[in-house]
Amino acid sequence: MNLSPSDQSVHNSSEGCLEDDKHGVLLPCLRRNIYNEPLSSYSNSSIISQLLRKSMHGKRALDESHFYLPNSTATDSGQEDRSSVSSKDSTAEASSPNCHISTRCGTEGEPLTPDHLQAKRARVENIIRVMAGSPNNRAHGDSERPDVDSRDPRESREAYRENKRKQRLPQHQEHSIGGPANRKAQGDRDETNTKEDECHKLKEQLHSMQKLMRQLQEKFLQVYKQDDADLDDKATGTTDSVGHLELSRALNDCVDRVLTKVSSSGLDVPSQHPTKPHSLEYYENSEAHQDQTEALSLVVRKPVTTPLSSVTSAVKRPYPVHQTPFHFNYSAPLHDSQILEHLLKYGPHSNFGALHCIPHSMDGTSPDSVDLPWDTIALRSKVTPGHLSHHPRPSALGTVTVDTLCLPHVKLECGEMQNMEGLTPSHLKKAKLMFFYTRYPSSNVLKTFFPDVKFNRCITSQLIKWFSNFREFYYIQMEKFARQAIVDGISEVKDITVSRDSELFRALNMHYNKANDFHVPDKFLEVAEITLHEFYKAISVAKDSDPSWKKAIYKVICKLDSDVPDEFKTSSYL
DNA sequence: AGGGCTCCTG
DNA sequence: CAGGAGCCCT
Repeated sequence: MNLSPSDQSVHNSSEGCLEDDKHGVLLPCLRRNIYNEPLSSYSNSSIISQLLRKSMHGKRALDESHFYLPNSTATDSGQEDRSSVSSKDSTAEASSPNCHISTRCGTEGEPLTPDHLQAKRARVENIIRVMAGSPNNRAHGDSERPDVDSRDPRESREAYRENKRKQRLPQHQEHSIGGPANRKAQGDRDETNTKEDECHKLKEQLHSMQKLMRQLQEKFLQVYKQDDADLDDKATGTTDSVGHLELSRALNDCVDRVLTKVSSSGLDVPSQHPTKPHSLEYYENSEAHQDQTEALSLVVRKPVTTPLSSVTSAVKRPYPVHQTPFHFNYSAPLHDSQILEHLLKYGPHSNFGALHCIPHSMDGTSPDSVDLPWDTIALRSKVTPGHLSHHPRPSALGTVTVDTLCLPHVKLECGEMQNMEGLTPSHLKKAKLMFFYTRYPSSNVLKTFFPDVKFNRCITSQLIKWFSNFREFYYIQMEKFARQAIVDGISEVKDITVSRDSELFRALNMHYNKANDFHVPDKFLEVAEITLHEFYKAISVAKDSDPSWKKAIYKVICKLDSDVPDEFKTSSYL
């Protein structure tokens, strides 16, 4: 059915709050949900009490179920509603005595439109507000839960603050609790005891959840405040944002379920679209409106195992702050209160078993993710595909592991070690001179002869790479001169020698001893001559047709290493 | 899986 | 000389 003007008014005002949220005023909206107006403003019994009364005294007239919530009540406005109430004017609303519980126009079966969501949210907010705040709550048989309304001073201050704030903000929580079910209650005068029991149970459940929700809200606010303090701490923000979302989601789900139960039980919760707290609605709307729910689930950002493509996409993700997308998959069985209690007990990051939180971005607080906390972005070019390929892409249900966050650090470490306390040009020169003695130094030899180097995998690899490069040049020269000898018509291996006057030696010396300030050991000349012979012989018999023909030569040469003089062990050798 | 090596490329 | 790919070995 069409919405009456007042409906639209209410809904629009609700959207106004969402708009606020979208501009970062999420917290005020949230606070208003929980702490809302002065509780004393609700002079009537709680909605639950009304519902129960109605259930127990089903024979009464429909008027009995009308509510008058002086300060903040508005009507969900059905056809019979009075003229629209300016939701922006809380004073007008507060003074309006015409806030009847009205029939909710044909909500059943209607698609879940944003308007419906707004209305739904408003209704739940109203319920929660009344339940949480009304001093009459206790007067209506809540004495068995004396702790329900116990609040600490801080909460009172918040409530006061929010009340002040609310006076300046549009009102959108004013919704009746009536609706189709209300009318049904009017016609259905034969309520059974079973239904009463159910009502009682629901009532208790709602009260219990109200308490839990209040605690959750407190936690939420605490975390939120911490966020403000740690705004620069991306990692912390990240974690807390997820926590926010988890809490909100759990809250949202619980409210949904309870209200659904209430609604389906025939009680006068008007809509089948249970209202949700603003914060929750905000997140949901954000997801829906941006059509990114699915895509986000694939962009789980965690461990240093994140593929480059994943990181890239995360960087481009246009999430506004506090809009961290995530999926909160909880399968049915868990009781609503259990979820809430679990959240309270173990925190939002605990494992629910059936409850999975799937953050879509590593640092939720920085949706752009352009400013990835760790040096991921800056070092991306240093992250080799090979490394990344070894890291499995996080699955939809997977969580980002710490590993993912570490790979860049490893690379960073390499770079830093190299530039700072790592290998220096002096080390390179020393390594070259060592090559005159050993072509295949072991890692232990390297560590022994570079005592001033703080070894790690990177340093070791780099040193090994150096000697690999030395060998490469060495063998290239050998092959070149061997071929030259063949071209020159040298037929006998014995005719090939390597002396300090040889072209080959000069080339090698120029490469490893450029300054020529080091006396190359004779042994090196011998090894060089042997190597040249090996190449000459191999090429002479056309062994070079075999792709791996050099391997045999390498095998011979590697055995010709000699000990490096102890003088090389001192770091001040050069 | 990781280290070490060769080979290729820049 | 470094980076990367690919191979082999352990």
